Amino acid sequence: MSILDVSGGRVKVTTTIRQVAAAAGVSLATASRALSGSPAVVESTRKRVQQAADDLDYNPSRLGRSLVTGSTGNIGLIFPDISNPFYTQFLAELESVVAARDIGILIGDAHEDSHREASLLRQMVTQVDSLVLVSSRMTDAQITAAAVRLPVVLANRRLAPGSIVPELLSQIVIDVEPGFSAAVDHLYALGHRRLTYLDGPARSWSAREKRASLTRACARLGVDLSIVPVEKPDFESGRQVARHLDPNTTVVVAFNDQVALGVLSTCRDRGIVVPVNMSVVGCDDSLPIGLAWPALTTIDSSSRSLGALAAQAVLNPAVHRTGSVPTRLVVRESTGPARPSMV
Amino acid sequence: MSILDVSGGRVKVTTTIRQVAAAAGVSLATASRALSGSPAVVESTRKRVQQAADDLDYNPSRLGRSLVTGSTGNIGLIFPDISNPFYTQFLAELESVVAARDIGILIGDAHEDSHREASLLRQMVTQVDSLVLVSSRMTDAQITAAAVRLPVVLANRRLAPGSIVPELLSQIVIDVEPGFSAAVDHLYALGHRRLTYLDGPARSWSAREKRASLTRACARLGVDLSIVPVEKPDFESGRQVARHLDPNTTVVVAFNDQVALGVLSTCRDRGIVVPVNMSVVGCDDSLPIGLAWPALTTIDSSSRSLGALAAQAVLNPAVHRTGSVPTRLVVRESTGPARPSMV
DNA sequence: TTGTAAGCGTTATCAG
DNA sequence: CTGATAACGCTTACAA
Repeated sequence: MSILDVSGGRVKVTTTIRQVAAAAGVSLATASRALSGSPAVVESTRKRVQQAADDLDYNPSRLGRSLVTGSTGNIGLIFPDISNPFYTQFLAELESVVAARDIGILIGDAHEDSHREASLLRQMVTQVDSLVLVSSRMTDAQITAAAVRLPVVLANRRLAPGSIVPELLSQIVIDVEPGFSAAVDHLYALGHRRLTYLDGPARSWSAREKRASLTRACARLGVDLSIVPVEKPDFESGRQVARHLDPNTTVVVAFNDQVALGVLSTCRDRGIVVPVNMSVVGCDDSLPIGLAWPALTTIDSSSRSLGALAAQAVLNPAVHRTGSVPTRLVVRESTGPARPSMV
Repeated sequence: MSILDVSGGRVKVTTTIRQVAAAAGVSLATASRALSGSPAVVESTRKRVQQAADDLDYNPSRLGRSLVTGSTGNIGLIFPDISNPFYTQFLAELESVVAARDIGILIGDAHEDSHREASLLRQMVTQVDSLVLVSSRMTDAQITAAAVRLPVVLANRRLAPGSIVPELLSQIVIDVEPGFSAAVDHLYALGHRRLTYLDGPARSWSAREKRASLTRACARLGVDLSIVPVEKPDFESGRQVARHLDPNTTVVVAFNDQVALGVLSTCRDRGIVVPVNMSVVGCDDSLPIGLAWPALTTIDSSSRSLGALAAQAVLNPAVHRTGSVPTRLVVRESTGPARPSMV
């Protein structure tokens, strides 16, 4: 009694619970109960139904189930750029914990565009149980509106304090303050009195946070800070921007490790020796050890940890309303003392 | 007349097409037609319905729609390891083309495990229109079974020629032959007569392909080939394995660029100068230029191109039954002449 | 312990 | 052109 439906040269055989019930000689309801392990079904019939299901290679339709139960077993994940390892690692970590719970993951790449992000959100909202927005570029209002409809975990972004319903969503952030503060201390101790910051995306919350922390730390110690925008926070842009730096630059702090790597690459090309003639500090510690050469001094702000926290928030929205990943400075070989003439 | 459903402190407001219809004073059916742009509805009512939908912020449920139409608007994507840039880039490319068609993407990381892969497949099969299996570790039989149920695009893998229903699925592969052949020619011309290959995952089809191509090319020229297994095709494993190479090794060809980078890193640590004392060849060309130092001679086999082809196969399953991405050797600075004593 | 029937949100088939 | 009504596959009261 299988439904045969020829489409595109393919014979579509989908076993429904109806067929299982028929094969086992029970009603629809009993089949459903038996398969979902309800206690209100005697072992003998339960076996029989299971047998029929196995024989027919029955696979319950998530669609049908979702429609009636109101929960889909999927979560949605939206980030600004899947090519960026920061997000890939976040994703990898999140995946490994939610997949263990048999939860499906719908992903969307907003390409740094808030319109695209909103459109992805619309697409997902009817087929996921909750939504993880990573480094969202949408407005507070848009995010809040989404959070009214379904549980939202906001990662690497925090709503303005005045927001109306902060209780509705979880906010997981990286606390960049200690790391950036320590970085400036470190550079100051090495004798540096001025530094150049290669800034992140204009619309990014975390970019603003990093800039603010750095600005505070520099002000505190009287270090001269110049901020240079970078088109895209990736290796190539870092490489480009490094070519046009003020020739007197001796210290570069980068928005992330990718950009820092780009700077290292340009330095190598130009015979500028790191850390003798130039000190470089990255951020994220997203790179395997040994990839950067010389080894990169960086502000550890693991996106994996962020992913792990976000995963907890997804699984237990009631508890993990807020969380933050601490940062710390990891000193390696890309920072060195200021040359006497520069002090 | 909105359905209010308090759950977890959240007021769940979902507008259904029923409410839109009521608000516009038309029947369910008319509302559906109006919103889906059916010609069989007069402009005046059509406007009215649209207005009501906008007012109520109506967002059609993909679940309900899918159930009745039989198509979900989603595709599923399963690969062995999301941390691997090869797959990330594949994903990025695929995403950018299918997302433009407003198609959702469900991803699954099989963690190199065929059981996990099969389980992901079961989860997805009822909620996607077609499936992309990248570097699948499942058996031909399992893959074929899946292809009977729904359109499958097999990427970076090819079924054994004897397979019963090869017409049922699309197969997109990388043709490694020309690239590896050229690499051996190149090394031979530089005077090398022996080389070491750092092999990929045992269960991987593409790893077997690469090994076979290399073996053929070496046999053709009478080059001595020794094959060394690598635990995982990543930077760290490459770094490890390079530490335990035969000290006489002068040429290393790696399964992918990540492993090759690891080798470069170890060489740097040990003062082995590339390409003077050691020649290194990667595969994939997945790295931004400048990341590797010295610049890596590699076999270009772009995973982005693979993703683009897979995307076409997904969108047009009838036409793109098969496709292959050509490879070629890109000579940079990590390969050099054999030292006279070695010839 | 099992069966009947309602309904999740939508589209599609019929009549009108 | 529009409106009832029947699906789609499933779970879950409510009855038996």
